[in-house]
Amino acid sequence: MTTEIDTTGAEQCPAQGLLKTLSGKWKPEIFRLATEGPLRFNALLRQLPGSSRQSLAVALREMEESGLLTKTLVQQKPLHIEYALSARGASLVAVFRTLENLL
Amino acid sequence: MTTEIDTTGAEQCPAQGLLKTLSGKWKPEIFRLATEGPLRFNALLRQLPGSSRQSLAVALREMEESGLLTKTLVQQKPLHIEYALSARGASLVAVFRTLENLL
DNA sequence: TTCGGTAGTCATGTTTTTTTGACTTCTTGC
DNA sequence: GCAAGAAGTCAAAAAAACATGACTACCGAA
Repeated sequence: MTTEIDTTGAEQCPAQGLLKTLSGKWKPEIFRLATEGPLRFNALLRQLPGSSRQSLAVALREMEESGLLTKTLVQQKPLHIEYALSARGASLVAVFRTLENLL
Repeated sequence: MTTEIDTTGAEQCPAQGLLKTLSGKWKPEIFRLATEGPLRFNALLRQLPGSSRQSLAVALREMEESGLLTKTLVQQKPLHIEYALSARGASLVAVFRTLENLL
């Protein structure tokens, strides 16, 4: 591994970045499910047959890092974590609705 | 190869399909370049260092199949093929501009 | 007729992404 | 204390995406 500097990230337009944050086998579906309500890890794993813990963990982490989802520890009965759409994520929903009208 | 039916494409919303048609290493950049004018295969290959004939050929074919680009044989001097934004592709540009304002 | 440019295809190998299965940590209920 | 469910991590294997290099076919100019 030759510590090289990555010059490939010379983004030409902001939309490129967004496409990356929604690229991958499960992210689009995770995003859509998030529009319907908060998500929990194990439930998501069951809702997405064929997926794996690993890829969901990575996808959720990256979507949180990119500001699409928020991760919250819910101080309730079985003490769990909730992934929910952030404000930024919610604003994307509106854009996607526009998209659907266009085709 | 056991001719199985692919049930994984049970698209939940149109945006999913769009994300797929713009997923991959080169499609976003191809799309952006297409907004600046018609594209030609070999020129594109030169404009995208690190890409390959194979992956560009596949990307262009898929983008044409999904209705983002049009493929035209230009009856001129060196008789060549032009890939250009379709009407649908152009309408997407507007959506992406909206997106850029949102972040 | 051979050369250079057009736009690809094909087989192979490498790189990246994803899945699989085992293991971890914390908390609650019994 | 011990099992079960919460949310993961890790290494290894399998699958998918991508690159490389050789090859095809067509056209026009020298």
